Amino acid sequence: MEFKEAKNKFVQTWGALGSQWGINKTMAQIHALLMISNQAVSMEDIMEELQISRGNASMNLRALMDWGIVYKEYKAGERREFFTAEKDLDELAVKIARERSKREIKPALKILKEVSSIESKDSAEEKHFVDQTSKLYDFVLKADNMLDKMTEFNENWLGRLVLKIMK
Amino acid sequence: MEFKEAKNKFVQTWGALGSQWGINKTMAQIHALLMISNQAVSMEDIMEELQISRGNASMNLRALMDWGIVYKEYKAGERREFFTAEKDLDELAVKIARERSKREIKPALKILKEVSSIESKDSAEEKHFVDQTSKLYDFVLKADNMLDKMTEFNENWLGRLVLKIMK
DNA sequence: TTAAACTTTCAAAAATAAATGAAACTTTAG
DNA sequence: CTAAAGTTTCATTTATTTTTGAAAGTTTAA
Repeated sequence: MEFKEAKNKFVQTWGALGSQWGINKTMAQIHALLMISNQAVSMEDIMEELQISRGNASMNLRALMDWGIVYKEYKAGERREFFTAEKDLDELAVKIARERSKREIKPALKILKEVSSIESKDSAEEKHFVDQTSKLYDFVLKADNMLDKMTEFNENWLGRLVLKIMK
Repeated sequence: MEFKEAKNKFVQTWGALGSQWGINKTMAQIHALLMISNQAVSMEDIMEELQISRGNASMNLRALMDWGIVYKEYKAGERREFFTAEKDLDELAVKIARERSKREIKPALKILKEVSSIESKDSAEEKHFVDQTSKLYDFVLKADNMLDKMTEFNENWLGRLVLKIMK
């Protein structure tokens, strides 16, 4: 396999993986492209490589910057903007985890707390509902807090975590 | 908030969370419904509660059973089939993790290994590609193995994991 | 058997999500 | 200033995913 083919395969795979996890394909592809580029890339180049429109490129770059995993860069004497990806994988994972927690887990937790707090516990059915949703709340909260711990762990948290688990 | 409202809110929220994570809404909703039901539910009842077609119910129940998080049940003297969800959350998380690993992570790892093994490392660009994809391979492999460890941990792995991380 | 009760399948329709591209907007060099 | 270079926005179009529903398939009681 030659470089160009490998590069394409990687970008496509990353894109597919993204959509399976609820991240749009182009966003994941742009990120993939930036991850493996050794220098900042212009929007023009991204459009060209991925064969996408200017609007699409612009919106997804914006989204990636909102997630904090892609940065804008300015080159001296250049009018255009260039983009680079967060390349440190520990940092990348932490940022993605943080963002998904904020956008999806936290709001879900709020709802879980609400619905598990209903008053009436007359029937067995209602008791079971309260019991199950309470357990779910505890579980999700614990899992979410674990993600926060990852951040505190800092540098190479994954490696350290695996070590802890092993022993 | 009364029971019926809370129940509905929970099912809707679980459905929305599902689609954000690449699991189709109905599948997540059926699962939610079964999670909070204290007894096995017939397909007819699921269709009625969620206002969905027979085909939709059938296909998504099948998918949930393929994931190993919903079971068929037969009641004595009843022709119809009934369904129940895996209600143990540790078990649920492990099964979901296992399934996603098998379906998505493992195939992605295979590709990562492939593309990080290209021969030519002439240019700095190619060197960076090989370096970055290799690192990604290692990272994803480590994360995936961690999921396997969860299984070995068995009962209440999440609680124990949090304890380990804390200290 | 067979017919009623129930389930599955899958082509077509509907709903949803993503992409396009042209117009509006912003920035900067001259 | 202002015009050229570049970027963003968003209504419309396109692509993808999900849902429907009717036909085919299966099971079982009589």
